[in-house]
Amino acid sequence: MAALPAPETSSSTRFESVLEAVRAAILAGEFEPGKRLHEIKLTTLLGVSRTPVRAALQKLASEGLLDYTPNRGYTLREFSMDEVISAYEVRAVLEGLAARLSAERGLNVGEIGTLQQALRDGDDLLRNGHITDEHRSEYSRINACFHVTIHASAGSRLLNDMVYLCQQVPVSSPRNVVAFEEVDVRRRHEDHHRIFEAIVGREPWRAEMLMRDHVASVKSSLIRSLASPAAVQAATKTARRLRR
Amino acid sequence: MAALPAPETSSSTRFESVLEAVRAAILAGEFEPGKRLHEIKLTTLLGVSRTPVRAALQKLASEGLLDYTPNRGYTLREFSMDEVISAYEVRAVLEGLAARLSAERGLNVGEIGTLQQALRDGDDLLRNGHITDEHRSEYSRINACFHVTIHASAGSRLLNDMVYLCQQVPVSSPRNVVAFEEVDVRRRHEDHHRIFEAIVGREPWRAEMLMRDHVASVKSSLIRSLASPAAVQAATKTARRLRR
DNA sequence: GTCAAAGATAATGTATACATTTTGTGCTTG
DNA sequence: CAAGCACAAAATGTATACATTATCTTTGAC
Repeated sequence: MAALPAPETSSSTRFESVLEAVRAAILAGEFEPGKRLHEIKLTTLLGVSRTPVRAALQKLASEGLLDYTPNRGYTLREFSMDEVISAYEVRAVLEGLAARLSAERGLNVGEIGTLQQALRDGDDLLRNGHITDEHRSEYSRINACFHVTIHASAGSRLLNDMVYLCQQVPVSSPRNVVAFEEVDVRRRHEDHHRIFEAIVGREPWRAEMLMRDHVASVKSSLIRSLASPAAVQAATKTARRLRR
Repeated sequence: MAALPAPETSSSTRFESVLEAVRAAILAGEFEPGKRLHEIKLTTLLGVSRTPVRAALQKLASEGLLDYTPNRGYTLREFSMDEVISAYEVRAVLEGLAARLSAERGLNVGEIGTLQQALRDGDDLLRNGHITDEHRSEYSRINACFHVTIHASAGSRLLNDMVYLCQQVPVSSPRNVVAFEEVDVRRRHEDHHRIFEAIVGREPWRAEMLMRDHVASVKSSLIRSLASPAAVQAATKTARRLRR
């Protein structure tokens, strides 16, 4: 097993450093699914005592990355493709609910501004004919901003936490980057415009259905790309997690 | 603050005993919302060291009952009525999704048998004219069995975990038992029949809508009973949590 | 009298020793 | 040779001492 990065990043407590280090190691594939993560091995790897290691493992278990059995420690969960797909199903209904609640409550001026800015930024980015990898990366940021703002405007912490949990589900496939065709990006950006319109127009049901289908379309892309491996782009180490 | 029950219940590790003891104390209202839960006070109350106490507090925080801030410990969350209501919204869409996935996958013979038994037991219970408190308690068990079976048949652990999280949201109101009129119980049992029919008949969309409305109706009951306090039954210490 | 800074107090963060449980190894036994 | 028991090794569970951080109190200056 390769040495883990030093935990002294920028966090205040060792627990947080260890948490991020172990999480990164898991997502980087440093551990085998189903295998145990021994506390002592991690302490020697990270140069800290068992106390923060135990806390970090417990947190990762609560996020769903590890399984815990009393007196037997933690094992790395393995995620089947079914579980990854159903994570998108869950996320679709949750984000749909967030859009509905947001439309019911109404957006405040700050949220409207943020969403409009995200829409404008996306428009500018997609104005040019061809989109490069930098464009994709930038759009990913814009996209996240758009969705996070809607989650927050729903006003439910439970809902926020659950969307976060969905995003913690790793993709088990070795080539785990969904192939985003340019046409897909453009279509999803159009979705954003309509979703914003529905929320601002206080149309809860329409907002929910649009958002649900918007998120579910990523699931469809995932299934399509897995069915035809030729369409799968080369996976990079830096993009291990699916964005919508 | 009253003394907590002794932790030596029947669990193997002290961590689990402490977890249940503190959880019970929280739900019994032994702590004030927004106030800190000091580790040392809990150690003296429970007669264990800080190690299992810390682990239990961390778990409770991951379940959403406590807030954690580094170097500042844990505080008891307070749940507004809005949060309680949106917890039911979340649960409605999640259980709706579970019913849809169940209808898509199809039930196995064991699941069909369990559900049919739950439906028959409910029929028998509601055959008599008037229902007593024991009937309500027994129906609660039957109801839980029905729902749990459907969650399991959906085949998504993430979904299961999230429904569990919804159920962990405590009700902040001092009178926290929803008034279940007899007519409500009968209507919900009828819902169960139709939901079962939709799942067995492999009608995913219908199953989802029926289940969603079924769970959402509890939210409506909650709002109704809060709007007219006269309709709120006397709350008992033994029924601190809302059942659907 | 109010505010601020410094010290005292108390809480959480961490390391480590010890207890308990699991797990692996090798021996015995049928 | 296989099965099972006993012991040994290692891992997790727990307690506790110490380190670090937050909080409270007191003291001083303005």
